[in-house]
Amino acid sequence: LFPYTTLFRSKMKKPIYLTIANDIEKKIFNNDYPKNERLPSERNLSEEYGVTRMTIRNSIEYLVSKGLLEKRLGSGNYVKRTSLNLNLNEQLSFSEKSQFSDKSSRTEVIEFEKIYNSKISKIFNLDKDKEFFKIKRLRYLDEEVVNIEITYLLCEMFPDISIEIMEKSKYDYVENFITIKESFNKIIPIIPDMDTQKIFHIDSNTPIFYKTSLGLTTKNIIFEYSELYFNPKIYEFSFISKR
Amino acid sequence: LFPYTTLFRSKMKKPIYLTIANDIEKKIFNNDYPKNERLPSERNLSEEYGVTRMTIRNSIEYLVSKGLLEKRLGSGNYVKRTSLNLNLNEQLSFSEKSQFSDKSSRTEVIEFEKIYNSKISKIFNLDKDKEFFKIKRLRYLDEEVVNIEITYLLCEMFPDISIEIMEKSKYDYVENFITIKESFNKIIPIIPDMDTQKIFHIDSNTPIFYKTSLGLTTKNIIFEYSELYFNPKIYEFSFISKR
DNA sequence: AAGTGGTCTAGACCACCAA
DNA sequence: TGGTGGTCTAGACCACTTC
Repeated sequence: LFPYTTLFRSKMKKPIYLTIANDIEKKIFNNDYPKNERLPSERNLSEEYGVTRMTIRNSIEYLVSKGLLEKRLGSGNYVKRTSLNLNLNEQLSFSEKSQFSDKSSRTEVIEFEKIYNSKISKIFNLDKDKEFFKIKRLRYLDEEVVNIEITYLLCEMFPDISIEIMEKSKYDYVENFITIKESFNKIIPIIPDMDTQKIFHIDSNTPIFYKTSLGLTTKNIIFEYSELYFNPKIYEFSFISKR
Repeated sequence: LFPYTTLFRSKMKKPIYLTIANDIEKKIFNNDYPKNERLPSERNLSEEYGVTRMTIRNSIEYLVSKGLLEKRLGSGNYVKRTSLNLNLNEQLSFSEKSQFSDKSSRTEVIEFEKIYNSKISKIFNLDKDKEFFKIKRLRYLDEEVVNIEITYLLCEMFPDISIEIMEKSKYDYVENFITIKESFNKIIPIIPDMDTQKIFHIDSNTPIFYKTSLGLTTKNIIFEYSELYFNPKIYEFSFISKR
């Protein structure tokens, strides 16, 4: 029997507010709700979807936290014009994000291998003999590398992963098997190594952001560890603090 | 007449959930609610405060976003053990934050001057002839400088500011005059200049975080612009993304 | 003045956690 | 199994923005 069966797709039904949020998201993508314009009012949406205003407010809060909407008191909820600036409040993966950009995007897998590594095993809280996929990807936007990602996934958890899959959306694939609960991220500034300098066309005097990320399922199982290097010419970290 | 009268203390009453949140905050500080332990349940709190559970949930969500509480599904809401790691989800000022630390903290003002500066005027969207306070402060924790802050405030907005005030809490003072709505922050990695290197006891090979922050009142008036340099030996940026 | 989001009430059922 | 947080209903009044 597959050892991770218990953690696949928790029995928790998808809440209505998330279903609605995803629907609104789709409409934003399709330009049914154009950028910079007002959404229907919360009262209208609640009528349209046949739910209470509280539920709609939940959907909207979710989309605000995702960085897709913006609230204006007394005026309405607005579709945010998306920028390429990476916002720490947002939890959009690269492929999701680039749907909202007009520029062409793609992902290139430049390394794909099975490894044993005691350091990685330790991070996953597993025995040393476990095998991992190590996948190094370059994310392009308009023919420029915007970030470099190294992902570690446990082989037995995602046995049929492939280069083709990883050149599409990692999370689309991963979410067929598990439900993501949260990820723990840490960001530090580093001096890029030679490889990274070459890829980003920068020198050693240009510090860059380096992010590590530990992904957890709803059952609190670690399903991925990843490292990200950001192109300083493209990304900046901006965020809004309320109150 | 004072020119900013209209924006002082908007008529909006402080909502109940915020009053309750501040009360809970106080209890956490006084160790009435010890770190790492469970808060009373939402139902008990709603009874205690004589409000509905929805209102309590609002208070708790606010404290979670401030980084003071942590939710555990099916178990309860817990007081987070605070660390010195700067969390991007948190909006705690230094003096607030250091209350939760056992170490001794203080703020030293090392520059305090009135300036005219066209660049700063531009940032505030004001005429060039406006005068600003430029205040450079060092924040100490256990006799170590944890960050360097340069704050710009419009003189006519905060006429009676002083070194003494700035060695206490900036926001405590500022909030006597205005109500803070939000701040726009941007963080980039930089190579520290000589001054900063000396203060932090680091060399030019150690990149650091540099944050700029633009503070807005509830009337969307810019009330401060500040620059922050973080000591890399103490701070790291970590955050949790949900779903 | 009309419409909007912000807050709040008083309930309810569910899945999850610990005992 | 009992208590917890997560979600949801069906209302209500408020301050704020827009006209």
